[in-house]
Amino acid sequence: MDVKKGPWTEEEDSMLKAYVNIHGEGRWNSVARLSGLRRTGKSCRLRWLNYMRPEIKRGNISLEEQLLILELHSRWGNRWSKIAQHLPGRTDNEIKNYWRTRVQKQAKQMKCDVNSKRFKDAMRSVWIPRLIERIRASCQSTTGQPSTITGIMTESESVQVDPSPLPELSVTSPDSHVSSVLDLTDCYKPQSVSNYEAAGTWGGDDGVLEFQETEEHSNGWSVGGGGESSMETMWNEENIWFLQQQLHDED
DNA sequence: AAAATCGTCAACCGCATCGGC
DNA sequence: AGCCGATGCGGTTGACGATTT
Repeated sequence: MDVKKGPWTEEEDSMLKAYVNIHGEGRWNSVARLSGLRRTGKSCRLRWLNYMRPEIKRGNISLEEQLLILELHSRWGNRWSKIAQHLPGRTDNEIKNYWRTRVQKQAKQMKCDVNSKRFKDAMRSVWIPRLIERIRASCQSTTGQPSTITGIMTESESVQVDPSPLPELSVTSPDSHVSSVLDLTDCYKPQSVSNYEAAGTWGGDDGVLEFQETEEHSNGWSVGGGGESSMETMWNEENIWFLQQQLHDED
């Protein structure tokens, strides 16, 4: 039998759905053989798991989910299916694609490897704290109450989102539709992480960290927007420590 | 307006693992 | 113990729409 490849048609989807509704998941080679689909068992399984399961969420990976992905990846590496188990409705494929298209892109733009210490440092000291901050901001804006970020522990040197004890790690937000992807390189210039940590500011329409290189500080970064204002927060070790304390107090 | 480039994501492939025989 | 088919996993590819030149 010639096997069909490529994108699934609506007709194939409905055939697969009808078969699984009657016979249940599993025995994918039988599905392929008996449903009338000219697909391999593998292809049927993949289509069902990544696309047709009723609980599947699609698109708009929320800030909370981004935070989880970053942290779980730092703990487990490319164990996509394991990471996906902690993100209900998300597939390993979707998480893997998120990592490749968003996170690896950042590393590439920073001209370093995604597994390098430099990138991990930047992620820990900038990206994750900023995610936490934005989650907190979105919670407060919708509820007027401080957000509750459970399961987040702190460590001495840096902001560290610790998912233990899993699977309780969750960031409770009443509204997780906010899903714009944070861009590490919006504010990162490939000098050094320490420069970055020392001189970042909140600014821009989206609260994007902004950095500007100045002639006077050619080996560092000055406060963006022409100077520091009371609304701008220096994103340095002190603030990271402050955020740690805040989060710790909320536990 | 057309071509080139980029970003996203569904789907495929190869390998590993598991369980039945 | 070894074989074999089924399933799971992670890496990679390619189509396609969006954006830039």
